[in-house]
Amino acid sequence: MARFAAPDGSLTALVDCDTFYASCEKAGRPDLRDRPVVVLSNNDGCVVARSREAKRLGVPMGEPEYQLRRMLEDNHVVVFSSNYALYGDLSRRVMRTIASVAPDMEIYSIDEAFVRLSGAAAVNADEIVRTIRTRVARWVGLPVSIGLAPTKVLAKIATSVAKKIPECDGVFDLSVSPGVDHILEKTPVGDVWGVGRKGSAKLRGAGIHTARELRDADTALIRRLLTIVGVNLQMELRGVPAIREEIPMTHTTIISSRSLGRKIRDMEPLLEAVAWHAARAGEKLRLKNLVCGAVGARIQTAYYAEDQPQRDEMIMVRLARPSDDTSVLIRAARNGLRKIYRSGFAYAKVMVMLTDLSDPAKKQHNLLDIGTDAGPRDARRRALMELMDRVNRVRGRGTLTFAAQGLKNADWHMQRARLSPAWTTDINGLLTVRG
DNA sequence: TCTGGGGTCCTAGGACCC
DNA sequence: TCTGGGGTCCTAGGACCC
Repeated sequence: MARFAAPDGSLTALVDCDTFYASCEKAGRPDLRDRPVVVLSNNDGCVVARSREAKRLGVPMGEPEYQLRRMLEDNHVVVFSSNYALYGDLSRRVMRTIASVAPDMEIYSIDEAFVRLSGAAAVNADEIVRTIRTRVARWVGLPVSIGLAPTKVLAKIATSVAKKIPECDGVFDLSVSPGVDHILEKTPVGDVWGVGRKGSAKLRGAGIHTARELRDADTALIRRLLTIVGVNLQMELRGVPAIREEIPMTHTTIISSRSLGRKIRDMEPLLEAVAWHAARAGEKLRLKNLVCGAVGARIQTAYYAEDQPQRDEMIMVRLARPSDDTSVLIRAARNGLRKIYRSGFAYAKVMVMLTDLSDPAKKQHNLLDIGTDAGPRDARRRALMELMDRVNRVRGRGTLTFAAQGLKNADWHMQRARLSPAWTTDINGLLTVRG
């Protein structure tokens, strides 16, 4: 039987961890195996992950925790604050395991990877993805679902079929399925990867309600409604890869952002919070060995407090020359904040964004820079930054800070009341025993 | 009282040049 | 006095993703 493959005969598999954060919490706690588990967003705000049992109880996604508290207690749901150190660690193990089976892979997110299968691998696709699934279960202890199709967009749809239908046993191969048209008919256009809320409203307005109708629609119409992005989606639905292959190795932005532990009306604590995020962003920047050319500051009121005056203001501050020096970043971010700050608002969230990132080793020489670089002052700053990063890595974030960042325990920092203990170091032992 | 964080890509529109 | 038009580069902002 002929396979529905890409024009070059290749297939794409999407490996997607089931209820990833909840599964991570369960992986370290065998006693929770069949219990409903829920993970909260930062600041213990709202539900961002639900185990299968929690979904079955009807715990809604994205709902504020305080509105669900009674219901969660009544149903004995186990609730965790999000523990990104743990999820990141397990994610790396999953990705390494996938790569051990299929090296031509692309990490898409913390819990998803695309695998490209061409030539002989495309012929043995089914066997390969089954091996991935059992290996991840055995080596890392996490369940994954896998969809197989000619393109990424179709692989996404195949994965959701694999998750929905128990008979699939975690794998669905759209490339050999006789019912592609039927599956696309059953897929609402808003469920297609890349079509969001606004896009699906536009499509529905034009009478396009399903993935199949999107696939078969007039391309000029789709371009008008959804720009080139929509045209690419349409190609992908037709089985022709149209989404960029390579992963951009260089970031274009670095963001540090967080909801404040309490609403803030005054400028002084906002300046501290902005400085704190500038310092945090600076750490990330140096970790990647990059410098940035501009620093953005943004303050937002709570969008959900509809009766309160709303404000969402952002400013970009150009640096005189690219830098990774925390004191430079803090100064720029604070200056930006002073420009956009207005009194009379209850601010709920602060963001610092670094853009115009570049690799200082590859920096092209600017006439203005000649003679100003790498002076003794620069060397001292660099040594200071390295020292701070090292101390903060070993002794914990916030051990060494700039005065502008305020106190480590200031009340504008976020809350994380129900953090799971860091047990991942122990799983090494577990893995050795099992292997 | 309590509502996530971090990222990418695309387009429109302004500045500037010839 | 006439006040063009096309190109490039940059940035802000929208939309989307997990």
